[in-house]
Amino acid sequence: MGAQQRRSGLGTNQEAVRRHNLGTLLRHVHGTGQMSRAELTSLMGLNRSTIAGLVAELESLGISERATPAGGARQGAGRPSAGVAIAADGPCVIAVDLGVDRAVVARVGLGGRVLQRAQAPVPVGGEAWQVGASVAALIREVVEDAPAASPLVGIGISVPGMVRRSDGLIRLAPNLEWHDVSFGGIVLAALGLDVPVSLANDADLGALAEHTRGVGVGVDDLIYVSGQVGVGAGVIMGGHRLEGAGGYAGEVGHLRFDPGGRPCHCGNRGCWETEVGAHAIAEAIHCPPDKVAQLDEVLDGFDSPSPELCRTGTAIGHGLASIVNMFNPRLVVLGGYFRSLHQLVGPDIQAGLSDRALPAPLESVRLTLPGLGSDSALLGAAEIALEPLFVDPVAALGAALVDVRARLAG
Amino acid sequence: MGAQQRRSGLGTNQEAVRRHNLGTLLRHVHGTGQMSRAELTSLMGLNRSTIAGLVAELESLGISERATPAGGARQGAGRPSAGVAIAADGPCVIAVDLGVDRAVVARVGLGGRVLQRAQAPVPVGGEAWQVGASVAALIREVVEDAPAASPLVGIGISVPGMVRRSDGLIRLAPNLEWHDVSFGGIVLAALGLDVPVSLANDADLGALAEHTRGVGVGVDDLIYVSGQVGVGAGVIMGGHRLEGAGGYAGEVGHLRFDPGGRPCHCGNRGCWETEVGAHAIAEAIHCPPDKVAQLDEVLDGFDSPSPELCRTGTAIGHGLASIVNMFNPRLVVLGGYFRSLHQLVGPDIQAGLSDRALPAPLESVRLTLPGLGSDSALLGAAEIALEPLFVDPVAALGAALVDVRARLAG
DNA sequence: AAGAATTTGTTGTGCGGGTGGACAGAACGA
DNA sequence: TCGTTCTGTCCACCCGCACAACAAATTCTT
Repeated sequence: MGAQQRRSGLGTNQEAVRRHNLGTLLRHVHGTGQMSRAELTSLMGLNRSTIAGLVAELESLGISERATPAGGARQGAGRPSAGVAIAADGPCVIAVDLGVDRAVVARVGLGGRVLQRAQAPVPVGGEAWQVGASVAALIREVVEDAPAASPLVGIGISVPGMVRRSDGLIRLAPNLEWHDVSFGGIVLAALGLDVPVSLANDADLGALAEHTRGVGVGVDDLIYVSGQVGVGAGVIMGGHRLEGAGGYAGEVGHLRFDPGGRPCHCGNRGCWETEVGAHAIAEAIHCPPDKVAQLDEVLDGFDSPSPELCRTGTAIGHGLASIVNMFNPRLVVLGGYFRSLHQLVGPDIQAGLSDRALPAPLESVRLTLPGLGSDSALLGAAEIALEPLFVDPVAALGAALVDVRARLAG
Repeated sequence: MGAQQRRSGLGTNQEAVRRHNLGTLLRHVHGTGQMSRAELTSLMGLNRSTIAGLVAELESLGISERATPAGGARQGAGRPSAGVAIAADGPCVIAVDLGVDRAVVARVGLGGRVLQRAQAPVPVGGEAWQVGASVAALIREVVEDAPAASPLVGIGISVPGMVRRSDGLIRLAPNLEWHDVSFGGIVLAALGLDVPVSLANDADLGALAEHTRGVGVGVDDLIYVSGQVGVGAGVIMGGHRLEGAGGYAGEVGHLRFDPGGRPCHCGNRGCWETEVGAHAIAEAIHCPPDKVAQLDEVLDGFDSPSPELCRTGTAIGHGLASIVNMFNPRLVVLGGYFRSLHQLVGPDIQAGLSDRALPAPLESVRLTLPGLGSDSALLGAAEIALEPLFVDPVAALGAALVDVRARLAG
């Protein structure tokens, strides 16, 4: 019975049961990287023997391996429970975090372990195929030392823009100046491979990663607000990603903020982004326009907030109030350059929020920094690429690519 | 494998499979009121024999009964499929739509059939126990002719205010002037019964009802924007209700709209509600303040829009643009007095929306009137009360109350 | 009008998968 | 050292769905 997926009105046959249980078990192990069989039985509410059978299948698939029980976790008498750990040569994915000025690529295994990483600057105003080639080069670099036994399940790409859910088309990435780019196809073509590629918005993936292994573990209603150059948000409600009809949910940057405000590139006036976006902040702190993409580093150079920045903090808080009223999250995670801003004007942000949010949603919400630092989007990209494994481990592994290094070399 | 519920990381055993399949089958029949076994097999992807077994169980529970196949639906050769219809004496619920000036109570069966209904005015500024007594009287009226065999599964109550998800406490109902009222308990006490009671916000229930049997059938991402006295929204995303951490999600009335605008009762300035709320509109059309609760009727009396109303329509559209940007719904349903307004200034609303929303979310969204008229919230209340039947029909029926009429009389 | 074709209901059998009990193994505590 | 406690393994068992064969009820074809 299900959990993760949202099937419409399908019935369940027993083969689906097996799939689901195997996937759920793997998801649990993935969440912590290592887990005892005893914990799994109580978490999943299944019989010891059933868990044993599932674990055996996972081992025979080469996904997990038997581990000695964690030494410190002993808590009483009884036979110690054998550990279930992610196999060293287990399946892995390629995660790509496409930023406005640099791309980070990593090979990531189950459990969210970054096995290898590489990065390179992205030329300003680069064509999609150029960026695709550069990303493909990074991918080659990153799979160089991959063990031949480790199958590649897929590629996940984080994009600073709006991505269509149905096919992963990049509809609009304003800061890359891309319209309707099929970046997944471009990367695959540059690699000469055919593996599943998933693309999603960076804020959405930040939310996903923070929910899975960051500050949002166990928090089923959270929002990740990301300041890159524009402002976006990733929303998780009831433990599920909020995607919307086309996949564009979370465009908080164009919330109406001040109808008399400055014109926004979207054509309106006084969007939230015109007050708290990177360009606005850069202007407020007299930062040169060519440094806007590195706004977080510039902000980290400040040791005390200027009055302008305090006003910006308040504006952030006021905008967050609208968001909190709309979504009633338990957690708001401030990513991107909002991380740096929070260090400087955290109290102003909080005060702006407290001042404008309704009492009921306000009482349960908490403002925090990302638990994964600047890797949120990257690890979120890994998560969507790994997702098929949790839906159906056998099928996902069947579709995976073995010995990627050789294939890329040849 | 699951669908409706969102269990955390539980495993599935076969008894859960049976529960789920039985519940899902019932949900399908509930959706249309009548359905052929052949349709059920293809919809649920299960074997003919399995469906036959499930249907037999449903019949033995007294929930469904065999029906002659619908005459017109024949489409080709082959033996006609026997129908599965909701039993006449099947389980039912009490639905309560608590408005700011009147309460509507109905006995509703599966399939959304309103079997009996009654309504009464609610005194302005009435205490919760007074309103509770009046609702209890309506409930007695409505179960008067209920067949003894028909078990009462529960009571669902639609509330014009913020309802805490965990326990159904009414945190704040501004137009009833209630704070922290346990209205469910009050009604049960007045009835001297003990049945499951569910409470939820009226806009949330409007969204639910429109999704189940209104204009939103088959649309998994929709928003029901309701103008009662304040403005609220119910959100369904990915086929699931958006509730938020406390259950307060969808408070769109207090979106920041114009920071230089009029003061709002929430303490801020220029909330959307101060522009498009009932009080603002009443003022714009010079409607006497004591008629605000019947604003829809007043508006229905207009046959052409005044310039003030056109401006209001534009403001509604502008606010909807923020909502559409945030949620990316496929459908926006205009409920409450927005229904009447849409008749008058529909083009202005649409123009305001088109003018301010981002292209990507705009291209897939559609603005409509409710398919259930003013009964959306009432039928939504019935839906949440019926919900346990779809999760576990056997258990829900076991907990249901038989021969309610006799119990209420005694 | 009668037989063929088609689709569905019914029945019995088989299989997959989770359950539960019995037993053995491994640590802890007295 | 021995009892306690908890876990892993193996077994028979039950439950629920799938599948195949047959019967029933229509429509289509000739």
